[in-house]
Amino acid sequence: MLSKQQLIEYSEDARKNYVNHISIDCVVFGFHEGQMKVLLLKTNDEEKWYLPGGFVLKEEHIDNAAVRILQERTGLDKIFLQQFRVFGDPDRSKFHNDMYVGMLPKEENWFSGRFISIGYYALVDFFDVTPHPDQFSELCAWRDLDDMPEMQLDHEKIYKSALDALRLQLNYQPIGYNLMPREFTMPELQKLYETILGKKLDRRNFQRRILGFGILNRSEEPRKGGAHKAPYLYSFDMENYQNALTEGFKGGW
Amino acid sequence: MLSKQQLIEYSEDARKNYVNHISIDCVVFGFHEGQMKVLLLKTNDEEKWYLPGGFVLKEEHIDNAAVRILQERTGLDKIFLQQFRVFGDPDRSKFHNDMYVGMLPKEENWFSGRFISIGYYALVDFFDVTPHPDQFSELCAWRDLDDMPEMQLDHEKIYKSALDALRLQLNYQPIGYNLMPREFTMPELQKLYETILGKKLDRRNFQRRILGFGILNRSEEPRKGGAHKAPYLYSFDMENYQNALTEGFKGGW
DNA sequence: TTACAATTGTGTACTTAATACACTATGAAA
DNA sequence: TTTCATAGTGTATTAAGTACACAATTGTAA
Repeated sequence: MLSKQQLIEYSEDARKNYVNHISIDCVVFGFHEGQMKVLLLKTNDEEKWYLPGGFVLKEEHIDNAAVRILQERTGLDKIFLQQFRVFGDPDRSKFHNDMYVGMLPKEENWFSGRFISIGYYALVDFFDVTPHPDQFSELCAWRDLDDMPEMQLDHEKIYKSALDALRLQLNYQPIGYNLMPREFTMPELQKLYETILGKKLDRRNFQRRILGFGILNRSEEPRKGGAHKAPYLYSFDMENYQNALTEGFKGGW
Repeated sequence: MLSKQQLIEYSEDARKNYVNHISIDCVVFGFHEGQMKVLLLKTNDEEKWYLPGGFVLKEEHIDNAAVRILQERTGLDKIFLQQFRVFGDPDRSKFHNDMYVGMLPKEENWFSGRFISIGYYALVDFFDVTPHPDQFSELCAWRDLDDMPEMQLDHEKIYKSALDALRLQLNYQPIGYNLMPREFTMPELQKLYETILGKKLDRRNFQRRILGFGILNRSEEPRKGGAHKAPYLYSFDMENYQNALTEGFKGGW
């Protein structure tokens, strides 16, 4: 939470630089040790967590705003981002209103107004991310998707909606390049799909289907040193992957 | 185009009532005589057409804003609406800037600022619509999807994006209830799918597939009086239709 | 060193969905 | 009554999805 002085400074600065009434919220998905993770922030004085977010500069494309915001939180400079929905309930910013009400007159307080938030989800490589807290938070950290904490505002609704969008995307686009390391095994990729979908898949059928997409290359050398039978290593065939991204998988109609 | 006096009044009013920097653009699809149609507006002094749109009241949910805007243009009060994407290029409102620049000082001119537009598409029954021009237009009319005129701003991009979203929806949700009359023949419904998709489908396979969804009821009586063999009439089974809307069709994964 | 547990790799039969394609039926108009 | 346009229906083939079982490898514990 900001002090009065900080709020004054932040508000002045924001009014000068950002488009009013618009915010951006990002759901950053990462994958590590067989677990789907989401990047969250937390202040010390509040129990609840919130999604990385921010505002749009006056002359900035909204997509670039999302990239900029995530660069600040993750240190990454190439980020796979997808706009998925707008959250425009007039009451959704009540939290900030309550928190900072009285500290400053309404006209001077950036947070007093209504914000319509554009939701983006991002898929990132867990190991490439260095979480950086923002000005309001002391903590920026990964949380397991199946052990999410209580969230501020409507952020629970937002990340659930992002997950729905991601699940839908799984049906007509390849996924994984942005979430997996360069080389990975088939069971690891399967685990990614399973955590996104929240259900188990059959190993044999998964392998046939994913190979059928033609977006994987199998390396000659299996991964050694594991405790069990050495699995093959795969990597994405970027040409086919990119092609599948634009073309989509199954026609449907 | 507004006169200076009108611009002054409009700007004052808008500033008082609407959320700044946010607009809504709607792509209204209708279906008539085997043609997919889009509802468009045009001023007399401009050659280019534009999409029905408007702004969000200060305490209004964005979805309700879209409904309100479309009620004004179509007279309908139940409208199937779907948010599909946000258009946030900082240059996208240049048109209005140019048009009204100099008429009023920037701070007083509602249209001088940047607008981030939320795109909705609507599916409506052609016969239920009574097109009403808005304050800026003299004409509100249906245009054939395959004979669209030149559009203002980025509105061509917007309706194309809406069509993409609609095509995608075809793959996992039923479509037609909002576009077809209560009773219709199988060839008519097929024509709807064909115009949305922009390609021909096989009659026999179409029928099998659509019946397989279990959302149609066939009436006993065929339609009489046509010039050829009397076709059966179908209507949507609303219980199954609603169910399919929420459940979706094919799992994919 | 050998048996065991955990994990990986692979194949086959069955069912369901998608595609391709052709004939019969009806009703109006010539 | 013949012809033309349109509607209704079925079947064979191919592709995709699902269900399921056994053999191979590697480290660990007996």
